[in-house]
Amino acid sequence: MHRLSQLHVPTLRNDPADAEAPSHRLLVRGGYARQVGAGLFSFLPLGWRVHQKVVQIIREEMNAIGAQEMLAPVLAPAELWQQSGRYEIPEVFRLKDRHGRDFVLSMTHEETMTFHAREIRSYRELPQLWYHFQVKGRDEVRPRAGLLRVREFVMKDSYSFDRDEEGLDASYWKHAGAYRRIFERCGLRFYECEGDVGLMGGKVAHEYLAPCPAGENEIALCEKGDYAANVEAARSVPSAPNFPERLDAPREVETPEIRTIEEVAEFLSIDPRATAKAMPVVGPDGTLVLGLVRGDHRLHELKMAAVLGGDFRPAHPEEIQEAFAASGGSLGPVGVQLRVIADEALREGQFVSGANRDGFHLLGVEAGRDYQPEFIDIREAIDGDACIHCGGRLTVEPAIEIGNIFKLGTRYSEPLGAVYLDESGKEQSIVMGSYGIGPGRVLAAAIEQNHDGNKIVWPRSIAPYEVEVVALQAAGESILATAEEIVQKLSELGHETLLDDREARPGEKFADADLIGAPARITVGKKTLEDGAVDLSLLASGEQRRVTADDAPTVVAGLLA
RNA sequence: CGGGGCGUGGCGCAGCCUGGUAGCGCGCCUGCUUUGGGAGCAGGAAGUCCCCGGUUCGAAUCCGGGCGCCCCGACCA
Repeated sequence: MHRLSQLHVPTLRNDPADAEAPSHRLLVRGGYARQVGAGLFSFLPLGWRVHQKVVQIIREEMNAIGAQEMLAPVLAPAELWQQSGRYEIPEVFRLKDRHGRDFVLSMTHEETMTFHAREIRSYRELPQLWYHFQVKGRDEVRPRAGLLRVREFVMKDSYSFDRDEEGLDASYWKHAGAYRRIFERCGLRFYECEGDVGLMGGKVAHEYLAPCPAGENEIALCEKGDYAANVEAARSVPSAPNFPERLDAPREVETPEIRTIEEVAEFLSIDPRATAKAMPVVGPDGTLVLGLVRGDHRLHELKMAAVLGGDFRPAHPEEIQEAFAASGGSLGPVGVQLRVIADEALREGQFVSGANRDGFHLLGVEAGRDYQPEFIDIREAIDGDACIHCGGRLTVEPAIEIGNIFKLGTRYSEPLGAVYLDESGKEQSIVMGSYGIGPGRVLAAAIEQNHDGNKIVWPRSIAPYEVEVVALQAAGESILATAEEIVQKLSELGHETLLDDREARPGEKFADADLIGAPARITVGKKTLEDGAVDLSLLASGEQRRVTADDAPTVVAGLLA
């Protein structure tokens, strides 16, 4: 019997000073987790119970698609990472042993799993699907928001090994199905989005994003529910501007001390969407390029970098002055001798832009007529855009990435030499996929999505306990005895139940019960026990009910069924 | 890496400007009284004031350097 009086559940009356995200605050206050250093957390017993529940759900669904659980070490010889070419990634923790040999604290396990895949000899042994739950280390630039971005965390990572693309495709979509079931079972609101392949290398990727205010990704969602994408990859139709009257040629107007789009729009009484924003940048080859997006849009850095063939930076004021003979707030595309990359949204219509003369703007600037740009999609999707499928309104919400799936192809098998012999005896590289889930993020996202002030409302599937029995006046023997009986019966009925048998005041017990967040609560106290009754409450619905102490276990079991 | 904030019993904070032997609330321990949403009284334990150096008769307080943590930005499996 789990008695709160004997468990290490250090709840706090106050919010910790260093926590802002709700999940961080509540995990610390509720005695689930403690911070050991920046981005380093211990799961205390209560938190580990939740973590293990998430892990078990993942395990069941992975096994259901035929994956085999194993365990690879956290440390890896640097050599493996040098072979794959990932040794130089800045996020990699590197270390040496006493002999001076170099090691890596694995941030994922592609290298190590591919190392094992080298023992595969024949097409007859394929496909294979391996996974483990293992600690990952990442030297993050900036850990933040409690468990949402940490430097060390447990990940379920699985790796598929197939003969060819077709096999990979099958393994990939098996994972997608398993992932949907996992996150549904964990009670999360989530979206499966096309993702960026990033540092992992590879071709196709989906990421699973759970909307929550503390998230660090942004997700574009269609109100009709038929489109969801990371803004990094989102496609959308911009809203239509209200254009002013058409002009036969650009007209210069004086705009003293007017720099920002908001100021321009207000000063000229025009729709901000009918303005163009000039963003001079310096590309990877050192040349100055003018990016041009609509006034209400934002330049998409990844898209722009793709166009320019590498990282770029905003031009310095001196560079701007030299190229435009004007300063930052007064720039435009007309008459400049630079490569001009204009967003697709500027193709049709006449826009207000800077005049390349401080204090002046141009009305009625028209692409094709007044300047000759390259049209490329270089903007971010924003709130109010329209869905490319149905035209429905898109909103942009913050979200946290809780899992992802990647088609790696031969990104790792080739450099590491994981090959098999096909039917004709020919050597082929194994075709791989990798698939990750962070149980800690799942747990944190569940809180982010299901909390209420000082309460955690756990989805039933991952709550640390299903039922908490609160024994008020625990010193009273009959009360405690009744509570223990109820706990005993609930356990026999197969429900994990926590007994609060501490000698504490009722207020404290209720407050802690709110933090522990068991879906069902039974309060045993003098007031009702005189009538042989106890109070039941369900956290999610707020439903309250008074039943006899004898009936309580079966009634609760019925409600939980 | 840039900007901002913070570091004082377990937790939350005051004290610092204007140097003088460390304080409040909560928690903790003991006793009594209490007990349906964080009790009352009495007694008690507990602090290298982040670290190092300097100034000074004297430093939590002033000066220099360092470290740590949080937030924003940059960056990002």
